[in-house]
Amino acid sequence: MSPAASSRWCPTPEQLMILEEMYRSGIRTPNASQIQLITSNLSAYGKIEGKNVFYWFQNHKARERQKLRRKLTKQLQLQQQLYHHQYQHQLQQNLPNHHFLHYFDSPAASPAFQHLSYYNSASLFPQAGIHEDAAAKQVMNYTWKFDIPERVDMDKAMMRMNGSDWLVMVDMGPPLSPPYYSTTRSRPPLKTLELFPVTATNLKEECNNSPKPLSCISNNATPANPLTFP
Amino acid sequence: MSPAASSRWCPTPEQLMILEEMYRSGIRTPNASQIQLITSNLSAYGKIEGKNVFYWFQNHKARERQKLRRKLTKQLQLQQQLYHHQYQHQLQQNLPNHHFLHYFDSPAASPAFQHLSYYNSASLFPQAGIHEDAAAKQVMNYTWKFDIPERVDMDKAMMRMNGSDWLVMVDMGPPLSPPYYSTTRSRPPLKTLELFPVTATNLKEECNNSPKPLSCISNNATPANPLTFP
DNA sequence: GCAAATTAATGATTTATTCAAG
DNA sequence: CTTGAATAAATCATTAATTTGC
Repeated sequence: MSPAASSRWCPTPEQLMILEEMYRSGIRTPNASQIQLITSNLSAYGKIEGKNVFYWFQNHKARERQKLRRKLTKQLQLQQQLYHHQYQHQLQQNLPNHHFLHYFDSPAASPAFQHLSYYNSASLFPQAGIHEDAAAKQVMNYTWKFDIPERVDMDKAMMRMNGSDWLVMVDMGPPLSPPYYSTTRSRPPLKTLELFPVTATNLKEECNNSPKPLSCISNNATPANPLTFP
Repeated sequence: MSPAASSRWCPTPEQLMILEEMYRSGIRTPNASQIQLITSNLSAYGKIEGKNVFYWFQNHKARERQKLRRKLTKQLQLQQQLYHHQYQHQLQQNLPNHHFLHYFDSPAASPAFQHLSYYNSASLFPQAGIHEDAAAKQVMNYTWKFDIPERVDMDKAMMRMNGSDWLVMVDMGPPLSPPYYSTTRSRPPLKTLELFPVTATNLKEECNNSPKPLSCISNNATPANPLTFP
């Protein structure tokens, strides 16, 4: 029988690697054309669809942001602990509170990020090689297929819309002869695609324990899933 | 010159009427095929695309829900006012507090909805003629075009997916000869489509003023948008 | 070792927010 | 102010890791 065709896409290591490489290179929200390209390239390494690529970037972006947020709030907590400790110390010794932030490795980790506004907190994290640019809002149309209306950010490779019609044709190649370039298609060898400014890394972390900064450090050291109901 | 092709869809009255009719008839989240059908039918009354239909239902559903929520919370507030007034009164007169809810016109308007849980608040509002059924979760795939994977809820009218390919072709007709049935296409005459169970009306209203129920009654009697910042 | 039971990751959907045209 | 469009957040759901008892 067929391998029951897993109900969801399971990226191959190569696919994953390439996707992550692209992400690292700055791609965050590929537009329809880009998704097409990426998909067709990745299809050399296994079954894949445009929506998989779309979702992957969506999820990856969101979860990276999430990780960052968590890290930040944790740092904030530590910081505040430190601060308070140091403060106490200073109270006792009357020392100036210079540079007590050297612990942190990121320029973003500053006490100023107490209440990160939901939006418009752009370019907070000038991480090496990644240009987070809030201005270029890269309005694209995932949601509605390759019905690219007028804005075409990329060289409109691979297809053209004509008028009010939709016509989308993506040949993924047969699921059988998958790996390592079927060489039959005109398939540009994935030159990292075009880089482009991406939307900003907006931050907002909910401190699950308490809004009060210091009491935020909980004592549940176990990484247990908080959502499981026995 | 061309009429600059308005950057967004502007539904004609007929289109709007039909859409609202469909909504009233219970359609909430039409699947790809249904969207196709609806679109192609509505295109008889003016320029329209699938995404317009999609967005319209999306937005309309959300905003109806929103209206309901607002109405509900307002009723809750009134209720609590009433309750407290009555309560005071009862304290003074020692009366039993029977049926003080007759004011409200909806079975949903009961004090039990103090803290509507985010999810699973299904079938709270058996509004006449509309079947809100949480169970039928109508998992569909808007987001990714007419790339209907396997679940086909409707008679797969109008097109067929084959294998791993996408092939979507929607002829909207040239923008010039639009209205009133071009008769060239096989276009079923819109027999209200198939009705189907839709996702539940989930409720969650943020009381912008305060989480405390009673202090929630603001003095802005105007139905102004609570999100506008002057 | 291994298979059921848990837990963690992450693909896929749905809902809420936000932007901005008109 | 209304609402079409777009994006982000929250959630659901399935798969992979991992643990646990045998």
